[in-house]
Amino acid sequence: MLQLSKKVEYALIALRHMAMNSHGHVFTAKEIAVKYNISYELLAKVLQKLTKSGVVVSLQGMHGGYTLVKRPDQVQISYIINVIEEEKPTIAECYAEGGEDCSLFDACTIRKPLEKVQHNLNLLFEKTTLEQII
Amino acid sequence: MLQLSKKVEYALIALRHMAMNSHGHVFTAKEIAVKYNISYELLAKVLQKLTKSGVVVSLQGMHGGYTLVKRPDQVQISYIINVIEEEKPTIAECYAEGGEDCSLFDACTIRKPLEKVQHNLNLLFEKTTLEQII
DNA sequence: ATAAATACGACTGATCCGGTCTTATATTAC
DNA sequence: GTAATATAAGACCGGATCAGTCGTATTTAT
Repeated sequence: MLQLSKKVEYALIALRHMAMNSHGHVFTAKEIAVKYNISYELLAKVLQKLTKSGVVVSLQGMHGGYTLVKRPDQVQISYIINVIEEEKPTIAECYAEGGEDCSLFDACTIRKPLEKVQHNLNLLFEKTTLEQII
Repeated sequence: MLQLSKKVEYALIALRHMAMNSHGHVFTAKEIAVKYNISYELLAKVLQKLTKSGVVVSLQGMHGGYTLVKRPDQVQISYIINVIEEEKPTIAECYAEGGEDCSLFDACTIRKPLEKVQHNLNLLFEKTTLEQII
């Protein structure tokens, strides 16, 4: 209930791992997976998404891997979630992309008042950056 | 992602409905279900949980139904979630009951720092009461 | 050429969740 | 005392989601 997905957790763990160590260092998906006892394949996919979104940069081939290229204080948790889930974190369908087709939409009486809660949740995830979890 | 369940939404809609109208009035599950286009059986189960937890009182038999018996400003959203889901709203397994057996638990490096986010989420749902959604 | 790494899509098994159905019980109206 | 109307509660089902796996292609250093 209300929980972040494993993928997001793995992203945060991996990014934290990179942020902890010297900038410019290259980490392989495998070494991170082993270190934290995580499914290698799943972590790899997560890192690929982070690559596409520009949070890390990947080097292919032997001696390849991933490097963090953003300052930890510039990486918001909300952004990570957005990248991995491909949608914003919302407390109800109606606040998401295309939320108008929630079955309740027309009769819904709590959408307006809960907007404030959604807004505060947004703020919470926006103000929390990678730096805070180092 | 991070969304409240339909059951919680239905609870909030129903409770709001009751809170809007005069105190002491008895509402049937059916009339609420019809009014908001909600599955009657599901709503009924939700109301039964709210009855067990003392938020509403039920009257069985003909002319029966449910009555709100708590002041709207005394009913926290966090409490409703807790009652309906039978667990606290958490952003990760480790913050829930028996969270120690998350597969990541020992190697997890983000539990401690994310505690603050979890705490803020708790505050958010605690400070939001039924009154705010009327 | 080979080894080691990322890239990416397809597949699977388990779990969860919204919704339904059925039966029992309580209360009122007649 | 029977019928009608309500709550109470448990079992069941189908679809969706998700964590995790597998297979294959591609890139690059040695």
